[in-house]
Amino acid sequence: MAKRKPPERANQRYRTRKDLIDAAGRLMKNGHKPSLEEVAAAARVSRATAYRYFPNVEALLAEAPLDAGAPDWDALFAGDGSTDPEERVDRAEAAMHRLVYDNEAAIRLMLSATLARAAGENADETVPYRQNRRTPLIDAALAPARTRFKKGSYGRLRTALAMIFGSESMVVFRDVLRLDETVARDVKSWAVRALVRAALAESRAR
Amino acid sequence: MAKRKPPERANQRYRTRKDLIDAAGRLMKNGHKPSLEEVAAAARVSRATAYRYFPNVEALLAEAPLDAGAPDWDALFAGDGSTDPEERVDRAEAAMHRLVYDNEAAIRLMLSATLARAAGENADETVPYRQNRRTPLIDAALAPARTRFKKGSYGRLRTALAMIFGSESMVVFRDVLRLDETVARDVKSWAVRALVRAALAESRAR
DNA sequence: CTTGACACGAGACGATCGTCTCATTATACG
DNA sequence: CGTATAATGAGACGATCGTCTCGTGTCAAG
Repeated sequence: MAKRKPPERANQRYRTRKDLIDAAGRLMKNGHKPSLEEVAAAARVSRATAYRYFPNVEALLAEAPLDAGAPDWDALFAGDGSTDPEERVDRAEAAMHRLVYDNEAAIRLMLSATLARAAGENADETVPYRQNRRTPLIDAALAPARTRFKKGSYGRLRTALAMIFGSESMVVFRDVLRLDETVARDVKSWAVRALVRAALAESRAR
Repeated sequence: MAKRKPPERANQRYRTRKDLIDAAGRLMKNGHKPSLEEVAAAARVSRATAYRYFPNVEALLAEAPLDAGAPDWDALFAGDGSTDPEERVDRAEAAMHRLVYDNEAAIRLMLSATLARAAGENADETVPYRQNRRTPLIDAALAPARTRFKKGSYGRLRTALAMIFGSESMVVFRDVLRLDETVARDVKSWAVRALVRAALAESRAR
């Protein structure tokens, strides 16, 4: 008789799960929404097994583009010792901007999948698990000037910047405003700089 | 023999289309994603007819919550003669905030539907038709102080505000940051005020 | 090596999707 | 009031979804 506490075949499970996510990410590159059967076939796995790891297609597609482009933000600020928060935040936004627009198709699918999960499955209170990459990036950009902000100002600033960073603003520019990518970048650059200045000013003031 | 140029039975077509959209909006209120058959039944229409008006379920769900809550923004600024843009923009954002969070379930479904359409159907270049209600509202809020902005500043400001108004920022607060609705409102209030001030300042300056 | 637990494959099942054809109803012109 | 035509209804079709069961392969403890 066997006697083990830890999840039984962790490596095997980890690999098949990873294979599925990788396959999904590969198939989503061109913007085409793959069927679960396609993903399973690409991962050399049966359809039933895919459903053993993900409750539905959306949950699978939702995790795919997360592993895709995950650059190390440290490299962004490595070479130069600028401590001007306005400059650093703007550069961070530019990097996130590129990442989002380069993977636009896959990101749209991921967004759609998580939104559907949350709205349709309101029975279970499971909020869709979205990975949060923007907050660490924002914190890294603001780190050198952290002491120049009052506590409350810093909290509001990093939250407000999170609205502008990331993929959701891309949806606004593309689908609602129908504005060019370069216009989007310009406006976001102006906005993040204005917000950083505002937070600095109110921290200096009173 | 008949001889008519205009689209043949405009009234009939208009009513069935409206019935479908209304039925969809009604069924989406509780956050459950209705099947096309459910919507068709609720609209007292056959499934085939529903597909004659909308290419797929997503296109139908995408238009549903748009007609739902469509208050007249004029009433917002009617009673008082304040011309302070900061104050008016903040009040406009509060109204939009209420609208979005009151119809959260339906709006999430609409967002998911339009995003899926755009990503999956990249073959046809049809960008998903999202109605734009926020820009008119922003313009109305800024109208009394329009002359105080330089041309370029005004354009950037109204675009930046469009990122914060509307439903996409709700997604950021809920799914990514997992922040309360009241926190969201506070941060957005701070951000829109800061942006208005920044646009005013740079318009005064040079 | 043996053996039991576990991961996987194969496939059936009903539900929904999107497309199609054909029959029926309703509209509006003459 | 007829009648041509447009709008609708009814239903079949294959594809995909999500769930289920049953059988096979495989890992690892003893």
